[in-house]
Amino acid sequence: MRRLGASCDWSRERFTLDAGLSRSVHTAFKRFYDDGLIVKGTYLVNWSPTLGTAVSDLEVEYETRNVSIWYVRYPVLPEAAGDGRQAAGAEPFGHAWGSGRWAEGATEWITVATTRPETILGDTAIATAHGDERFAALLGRSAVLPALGRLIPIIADEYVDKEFGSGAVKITPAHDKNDYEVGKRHGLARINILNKDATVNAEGGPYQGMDRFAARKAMIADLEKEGLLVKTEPHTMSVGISQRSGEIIEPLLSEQWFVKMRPLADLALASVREGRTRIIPERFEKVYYHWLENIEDWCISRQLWWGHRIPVWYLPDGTMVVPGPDEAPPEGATQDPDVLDTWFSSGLWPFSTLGWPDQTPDLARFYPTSVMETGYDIIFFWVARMMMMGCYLTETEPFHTIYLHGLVRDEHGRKMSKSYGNVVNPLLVMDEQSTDALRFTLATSGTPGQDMNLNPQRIESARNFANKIWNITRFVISKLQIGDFRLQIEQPNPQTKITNLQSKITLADRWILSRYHRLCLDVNRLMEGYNFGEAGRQMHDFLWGEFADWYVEIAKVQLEGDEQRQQCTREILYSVLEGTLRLLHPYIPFVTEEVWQYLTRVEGVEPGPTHSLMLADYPAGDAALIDPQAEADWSLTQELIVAVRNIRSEYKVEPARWVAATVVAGERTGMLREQAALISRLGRADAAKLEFVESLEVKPGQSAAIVIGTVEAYLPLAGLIDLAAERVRLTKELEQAESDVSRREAKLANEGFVGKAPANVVQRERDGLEVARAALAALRSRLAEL
RNA sequence: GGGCGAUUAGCUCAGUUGGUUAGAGCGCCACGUUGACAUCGUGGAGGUCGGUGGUUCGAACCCACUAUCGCCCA
Repeated sequence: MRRLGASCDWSRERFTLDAGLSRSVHTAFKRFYDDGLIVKGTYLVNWSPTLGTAVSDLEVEYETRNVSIWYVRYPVLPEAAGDGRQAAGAEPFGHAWGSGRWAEGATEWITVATTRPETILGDTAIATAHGDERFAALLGRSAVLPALGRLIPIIADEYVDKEFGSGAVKITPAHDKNDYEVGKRHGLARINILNKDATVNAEGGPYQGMDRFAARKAMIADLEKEGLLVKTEPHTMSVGISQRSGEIIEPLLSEQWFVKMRPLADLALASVREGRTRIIPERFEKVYYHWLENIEDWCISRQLWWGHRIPVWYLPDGTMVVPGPDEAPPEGATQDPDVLDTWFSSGLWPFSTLGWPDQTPDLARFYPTSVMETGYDIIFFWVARMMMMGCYLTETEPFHTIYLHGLVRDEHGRKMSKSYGNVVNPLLVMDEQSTDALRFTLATSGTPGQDMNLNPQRIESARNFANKIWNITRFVISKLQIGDFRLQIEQPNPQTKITNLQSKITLADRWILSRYHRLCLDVNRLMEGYNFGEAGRQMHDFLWGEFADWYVEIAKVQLEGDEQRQQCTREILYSVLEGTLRLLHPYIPFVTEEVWQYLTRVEGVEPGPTHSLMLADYPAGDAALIDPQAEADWSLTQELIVAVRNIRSEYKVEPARWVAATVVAGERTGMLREQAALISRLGRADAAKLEFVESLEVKPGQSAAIVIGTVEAYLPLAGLIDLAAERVRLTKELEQAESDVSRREAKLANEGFVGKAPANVVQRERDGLEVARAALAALRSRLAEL
């Protein structure tokens, strides 16, 4: 963050385990506990055996894996099986498990399909689908559990899919979430067969002490030996993996602390539904709603050695005591050994960092906060939790806007990961290409909420842009003079001075000012809509494509004019650049600050501590200075210059050779003639041989022709012109002009268009047609002449 | 199974709530002069906007279906 130049108030840096924040955590826990929202209970949780802790639903990732499904048959006792054999025993048919004769004498069977044979040890029922005739005769009877001989009921439940497997499933309520629900419906016992390290416990009889996977192997071997294994099939299923350890999650019955989510989720839902908090981009609202609508209670206890200890104490007799954060726990009481999920303290972040629960001045001033900006991948982990906890504990939304950005991926869209070796280290990038380059790239490479493929070439061109800013400023500074207006930076808007030189302002000056103000307005509008990428791209295009490529070149010419023209040019160079640096500062903070300091430095005066771009106002732009006429006129001038350059290039005119040109421009003649100096210099047309006429009777013979709408120009290029090539070139242009004219004519002949399109659109088409027709006529006559 | 996103130039991406001749950077071709810049300049080539159908005077943009890739949730 520091390397990125983030303007944080670092004095407020906090860690959730700091004393103040720990007090917030304790307070929040106490509030929830007292309100009955935090409870302790025995539930099936996601257990990470090697970490030895429960994890939340969100910390489990699901992977589709190819596994096996085993079909196992269980002996079924006759109808009236209550008689004397009810007591579970390991030798239901008089033979010990492992003898190979365990089920000898059984006459009826029920086959179940399972992907986890070792959990047979914890089975307490077999379930079939309602109305499945295959099993109708067995319902209500008892099956004999392999290995242990326990009698378990055969039941019918809605959960069972009769198409799946054998149509009958074993029910292990203590080791499967669905089975847990079935067990609840039928009042089945929950037999936990595993220790916390996932080895089989005493409930597992002969398998006790084996790891869960070793027990599976042993069980399969034994089932086979006993003739109970019907078949094995390949199967694909979704397996829960612990995000932190990568091992398979074990659903395990254990005593944990939970937060009841329904009341909290409803608050967070209402905030967004009722518009008190807005999510940008809007489509993520749906994701947020769906998660909160279907949320389950949150397991907040972890069996880890670090974290906030659960603020609950037990008296020697087991009585639970939850003292407040400022109260001492009772003498002789012991604290709960578990710690809280880190997201519990993180959820309090927006206000715990400001001193909550105390009504501190910081809390009063900065809370609720404004915009929460983060990646969409932590909507559930963090954003939703901040919303829930904020709404409940502070009775207000922690922020009015949630702005979500996409994830940064590698240049081909792959997730960055160490095993791929495609991780881009931002610190290295900053070392190599500069922080400015990285920031500009990240800020302008994408659109809100969309993943971004980070292309190294793009970082390089961002670095080049920073270099360009440096060089542009170097140029502008070199043209300023001691005693110039730049010495008066205290003046809020130096640009206002330009009005004093109104009489000396040129078309190009008006053009660049108009473009600059348009840019300011656009940038502000885009930022208000959180379109930061587009805003940055527009600044880049303006500064490089318009200011540097054109106005700087124009300025070189204007600075050869009289003193007033020079002064006016300097003021525009200065004010437009200075304003653009301010616009760009959030994107390219270091170079813009450095360069701005030089640009605005007062000779002989030590800059004060407030002389910083960071503290300068952000330009708002002034719609009154937008000048459409100047933009249109300059655009034509520019087109003419580009056309001249194009002809030079096509005819391979040596760069050092200045060409003659006759511009025939009708009513635009006066305007263009005023631009003669610029057209001459930028098009490398000999000023002495550059003429502007309204019309021309006899067109020059050995010359290349330019046609831009109603304006024509002729470049006599004696010795270079190849009439055949010129015909080919103009024919190509003629074809384009013809299609342009016919396209516009067709449009205007369409009654639907003329009748229904907005007037300005129709007018634009009419104007365009007029210009296109003029161009077409000019091209035709030129071709006829040739 | 439910939901979301993407598909536009060789590559990476824009396209501001339907009105252009669809843009940028990089790459490519040609040429480089001028005291800001070769991390550069000038000119150029390159796209039937994944497909089909529809709405509309008008569709890259709206609707339906569809293909491919990716993500989230179950």
